[in-house]
Amino acid sequence: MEPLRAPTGTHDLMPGASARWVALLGVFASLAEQSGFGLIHTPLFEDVRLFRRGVGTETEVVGKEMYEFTDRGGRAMALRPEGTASVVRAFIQHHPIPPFRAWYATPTFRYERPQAGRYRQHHQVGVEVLGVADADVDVEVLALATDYLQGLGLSGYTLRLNSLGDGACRPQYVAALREYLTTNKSSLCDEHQEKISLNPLRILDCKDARCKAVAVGAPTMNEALCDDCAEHFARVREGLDAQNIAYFLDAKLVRGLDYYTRTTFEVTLDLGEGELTILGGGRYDGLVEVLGGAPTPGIGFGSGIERVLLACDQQGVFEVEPKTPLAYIVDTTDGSHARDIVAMLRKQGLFVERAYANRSMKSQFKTADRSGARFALVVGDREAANGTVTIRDLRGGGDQVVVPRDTLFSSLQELVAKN
RNA sequence: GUGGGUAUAGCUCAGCUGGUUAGAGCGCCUGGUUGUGGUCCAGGAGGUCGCGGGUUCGAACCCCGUUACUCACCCCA
Repeated sequence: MEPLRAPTGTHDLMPGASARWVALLGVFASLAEQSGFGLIHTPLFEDVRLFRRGVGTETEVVGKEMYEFTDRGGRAMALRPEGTASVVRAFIQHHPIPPFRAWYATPTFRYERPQAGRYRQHHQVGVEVLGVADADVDVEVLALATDYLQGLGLSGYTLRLNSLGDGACRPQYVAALREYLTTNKSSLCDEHQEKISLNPLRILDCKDARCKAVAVGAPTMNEALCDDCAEHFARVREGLDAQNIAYFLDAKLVRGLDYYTRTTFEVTLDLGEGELTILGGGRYDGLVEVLGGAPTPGIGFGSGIERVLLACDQQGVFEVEPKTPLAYIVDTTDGSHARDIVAMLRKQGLFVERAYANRSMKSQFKTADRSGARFALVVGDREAANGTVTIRDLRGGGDQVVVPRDTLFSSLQELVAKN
């Protein structure tokens, strides 16, 4: 039989390496919580219609990459391909009092060919705010995004900002764009010559040189914004300026999910060859209604944990070492002392480890050293007979003191306090 | 879906134009007498050379297929 392994495009996060994830989630959670967001957990799988309607059938994410299955009851289900739709569904289902602010950390699933920074199961942290149309909340969300990236120590990224308009002005713009593209149809790349009617906005985002050339002369959404959208966008930019949050106005910025309106953004990082998007989001004022709720504005972002850590690697920041034990118990009698001392010190709140299986003192010391522990606590025949423990400092010069077993905890505290 | 690269010990990799018992470093285990780690020394365990065919007297090495990993395109976090 073939050896079993993690499915293509998925990875095991092993102890040791996971210390960095724990730290990252800590940074994100504390920033989100202090901005009034509470953790939300929704099911990893949902009725497939949620994503079809919410994210859009024409999108790659839903049309080509979704993990769909039929459950034993014959229901059509799908693994979550992105974070927002489920949160909105939960909002509609539970009627929380707006403004509703939730943060999440979740796996997301897309059936793609894996490569650097792209997986079939990847993980995102993100936030959503529902029930506030005020542009100031856009600024709050953007500030949280940049605070998060900065909090990890990242720099040199670009916040790309655009407004996609709303129901009042976008249809007219799309019509104008479609007309322009149709005029220049023969200059587009092969694929997009066919797709003009489907989603003309995407063509602006195409990397083909021919499409890029056509895009240069295309009408921009920014010029076509209605008064309300223009005012909203101006207020957002004003807020960003007030907080010295740098951004780059990118009239060609289009996102891969259909629900976005007005403020739309991405954070990208130059990797020498090509760019990596590490965070993306925006406003989706029509989504709640599309999913069957009362008209409610919303905004949020998601950020890929793997990609963010890739960026951290590249910049040499946010290196997190696993915690090491304060003490490691070496017991050359029958292990009973190690058993009892470990239990006692852990109850006191200390991180302590021990050796097992009655190995030689030499090998127990070796594992003690490798564990990174500050102290070795030795119980051999002498200590066992006298009711004492020998404390050896493994990080300094190897100083040893013998202390009564009863006062072990306070003796350790004194030693720690000394330096 | 398309294209490139790689596949040898737990990890990182050697293995010359095909030649006999497949190696190194790190890691792991044991020991270097009388209770002590980090350095050093000695010994040891551990490999169907991804898998299946083929060529050959002989294949880790050459050919075909296949799978996996990886990188890029598309798209995206």
